[in-house]
Amino acid sequence: MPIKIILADDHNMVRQAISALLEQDTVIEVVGEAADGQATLELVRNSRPDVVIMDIAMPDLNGIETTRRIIKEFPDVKVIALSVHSEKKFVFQMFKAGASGYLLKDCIFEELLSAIQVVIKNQIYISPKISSSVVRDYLGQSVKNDFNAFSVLTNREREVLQLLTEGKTAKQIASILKISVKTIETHRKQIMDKLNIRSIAELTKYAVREGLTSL
Amino acid sequence: MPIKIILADDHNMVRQAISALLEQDTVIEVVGEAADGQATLELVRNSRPDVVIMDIAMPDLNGIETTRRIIKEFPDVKVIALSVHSEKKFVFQMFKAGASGYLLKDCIFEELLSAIQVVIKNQIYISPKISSSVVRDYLGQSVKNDFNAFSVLTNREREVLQLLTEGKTAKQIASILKISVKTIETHRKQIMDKLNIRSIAELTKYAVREGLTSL
DNA sequence: CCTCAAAATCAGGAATTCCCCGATTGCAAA
DNA sequence: TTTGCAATCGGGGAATTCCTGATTTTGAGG
Repeated sequence: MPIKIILADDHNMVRQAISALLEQDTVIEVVGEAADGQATLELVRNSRPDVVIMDIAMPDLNGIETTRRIIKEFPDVKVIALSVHSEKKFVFQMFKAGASGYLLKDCIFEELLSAIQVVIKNQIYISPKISSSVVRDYLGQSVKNDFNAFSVLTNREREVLQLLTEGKTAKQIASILKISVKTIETHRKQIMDKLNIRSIAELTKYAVREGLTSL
Repeated sequence: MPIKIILADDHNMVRQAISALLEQDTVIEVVGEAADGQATLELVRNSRPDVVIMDIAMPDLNGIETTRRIIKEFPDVKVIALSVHSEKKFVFQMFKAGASGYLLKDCIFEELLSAIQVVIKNQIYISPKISSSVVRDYLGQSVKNDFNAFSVLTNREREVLQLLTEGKTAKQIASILKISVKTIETHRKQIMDKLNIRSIAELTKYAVREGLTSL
């Protein structure tokens, strides 16, 4: 029985190339690809993969939030983060969201194959390139004192923040999330109050710094 | 005689995956890979490729500068930019540096094969995903201008843009500049029209990229 | 000095958002 | 059970933005 894999990455060519390489491995079957968080969720619901390989930076719903939701619905699905970011913030949040592995796009491809083999055995895979910093943080002071988007904001608020900083209006977001404009406005106000920010401009800068959106 | 290709991209896995896909094409031979600009230059000197596929974001020496140097030394080498950026600034600078093609990582892989075929015939390849904006800019603004905030926008517009992206409201800006709120609104609209941007969020990202404001 | 185009200024009115209030539901921890 | 938090929604007035204009200022070239 082959290992069923879903690839989530917003860059078509990268996805296609990695997919092609993965399929050269006879025990691996790529059952789906997605370019954003929502599409990934749908795919997971439909194809029930063993492993999801997930980029962190994606439009609409980022990789961390998407992982959180996948794990909530399907705790047995293994998520491997594949990112360009080595900052502890991302690593930490990704594992907290329920990921089973984390490696950098800078790694060699064979490492991805190793990671897949590791996670389907219910083990955790951390790329050597980042494990050192993870351990350093683990030994050092805890991450709980940091005041960032992932600790002060709720899931829904982060989601709304990401869409806001992608240039969407409250109306558009309401339509995307299929809830009332009023709710979005409440979230927006709540976000600004929590962060003590009063403009979309500064909110955008904040989101960029926190990696919730990209330039 | 196969087409000799060099791949330059700072992400190992992406490089490896695209390389593997390229090699499936029988007329293509990947003769080298590099993770930064200097290494790319060395590789070009040693292996004299027909085509270099170049990511823009690379450590040490970015793709634009690397392209400039390659073309200076070897005017016959074709450089195809492969980037995540669709902004005109990068497209323009890349072609100015001597590139023969430009496509996005968001494109499908087959487009890369097409681009290679096109550039070895001494023609220029522009991905459809960006050609529209290139043409619009070409028809719009005059040729003397580079594609950046300092040429497209007037002094006053740049001033307003900076204040906007620092989180100031139109009202506050009007008060600072001692002119009518209506005038600021007109400037804001003019700025957005020129840049083809429709939200403060994206405007802020633009200003950060252009160095008009900082995170 | 005159002209012309671009830059900078401003307004009216409609559409939308912002802002300050309050309210309900569900859920989980205390 | 009570408390608290997350998520949802609404009213209604103030404020801002959006769209479509127009006028004045300025600077370069004939």
